[in-house]
Amino acid sequence: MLHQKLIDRLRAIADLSAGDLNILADMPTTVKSFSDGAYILRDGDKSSHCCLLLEGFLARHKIAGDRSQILSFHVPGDIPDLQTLHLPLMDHDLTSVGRATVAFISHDWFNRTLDRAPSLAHVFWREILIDAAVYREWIANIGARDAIARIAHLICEIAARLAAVGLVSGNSFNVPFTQRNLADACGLSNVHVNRTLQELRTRGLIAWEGRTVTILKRSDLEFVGDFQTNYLHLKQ
Amino acid sequence: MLHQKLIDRLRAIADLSAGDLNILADMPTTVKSFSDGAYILRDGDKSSHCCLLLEGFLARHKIAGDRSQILSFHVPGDIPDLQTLHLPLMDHDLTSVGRATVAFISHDWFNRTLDRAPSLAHVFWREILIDAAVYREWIANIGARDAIARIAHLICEIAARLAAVGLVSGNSFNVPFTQRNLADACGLSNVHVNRTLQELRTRGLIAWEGRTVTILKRSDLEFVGDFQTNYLHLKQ
DNA sequence: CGATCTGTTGACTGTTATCAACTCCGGTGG
DNA sequence: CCACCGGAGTTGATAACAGTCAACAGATCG
Repeated sequence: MLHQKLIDRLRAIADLSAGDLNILADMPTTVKSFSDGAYILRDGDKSSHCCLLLEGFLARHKIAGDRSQILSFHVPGDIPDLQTLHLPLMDHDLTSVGRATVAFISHDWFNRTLDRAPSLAHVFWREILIDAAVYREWIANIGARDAIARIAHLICEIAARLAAVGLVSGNSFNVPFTQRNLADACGLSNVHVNRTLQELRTRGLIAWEGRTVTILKRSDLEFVGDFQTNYLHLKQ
Repeated sequence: MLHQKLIDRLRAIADLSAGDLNILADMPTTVKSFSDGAYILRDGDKSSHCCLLLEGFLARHKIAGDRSQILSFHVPGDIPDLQTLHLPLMDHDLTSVGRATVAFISHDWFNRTLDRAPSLAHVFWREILIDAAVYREWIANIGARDAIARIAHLICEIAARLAAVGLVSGNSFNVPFTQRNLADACGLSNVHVNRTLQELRTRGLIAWEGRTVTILKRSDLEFVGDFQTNYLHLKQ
């Protein structure tokens, strides 16, 4: 089913009733594909749709001074601009990282539907609030941890979020992130990210070959990254 | 009126109808005072009330490794745990910075009221989404700007948010923040914050005497801090 | 198949952290 | 009333982590 990843995602954070599932099954969407680095939304845009990520990865960006800071990564099942429902004016960019497939859903449909389905509205609000919880953790990650912990933490987070929508097999998952992407996300230089990844590899914590990341020593990696899952607010 | 700062705050981000104002006037609260550094909520707490800050300042904290990272500051009129309505489990601490007066409002009242007053619900959701927008800006601030820009940016933000609730007179306002607070907020050491503040003073951008901050050259300070108000999503 | 992007490495630089000492101040208790 | 204490701000010296610059190899893509 087209929206399976969305359902996986929402089920990871809340219970969905049969009615909720029916509503989601009938959700009208327009699907569009994007190549690497394409803009889905730009800073200053006024939005009338939300975009559900079906396949691939998206990132929110912000230009600060002469640097581009990545504010969050998004995995399939995420709706990275859900906030535009009540805050339509974008204050950052939303782009693809690698090729991505996105389903657009109109604000009108959302507003009409969520008015009539309070339980589903609750789930979506929960989703949007978890988005903010992740921001908080990123502030702590960038502000308080050293380079190796930042990268380890980010890897753990992506792994946990991908696992929630069934995109981790064994201890491996695929991501299109370049070292520059990681640098922009963690507030580091690309050169330093390179050396930090080597450190993680030589410590035997991860393997990162091409687009495939493998977590070799999960608990050690989580320790290095000071990672706990509570902020993701996953069920159980 | 008791909730005037809340009304000021909400009016700064949206229009309030007469009906909305009536509802807010009848909002049942329990008022409580806190001394400096008191915990209002702790990481792991399950919340059944929201707290409206009437007077003073609050901060959200998170322990990351061996450091304490401040995630946000809150000014009168803010409800720093509004997200607990749909995400009751706290993933961070909420404490006072200096003496603070807080009004507690039950989740029950909020849920009952917002169900019946969609326009007011919209305003509160807007408020919560602006909270997330501020987090995004903080990620960019800490991740992409150097020390002097981080501090300048933070001062501009606090000034703008205080101004929105009428707590700036001329170019001056009062804050109880220590240099250690600023350090924890900006991901810097207290020693470096001290030197950076001296730099801002010698450049003639600010005066900071005791608890009183004066912005001497507003546009220069905003330039140094790479500050634009758009992310605060204030009306106008 | 050439151009560009990405990853890698080395050398050097620089911003910021750490450590330590000292002052100033307000509050507290003897 | 004053001595004392702890918190806050300040300064200097030193160290460490991370950035910058430059060059090159390999991969990828049009």
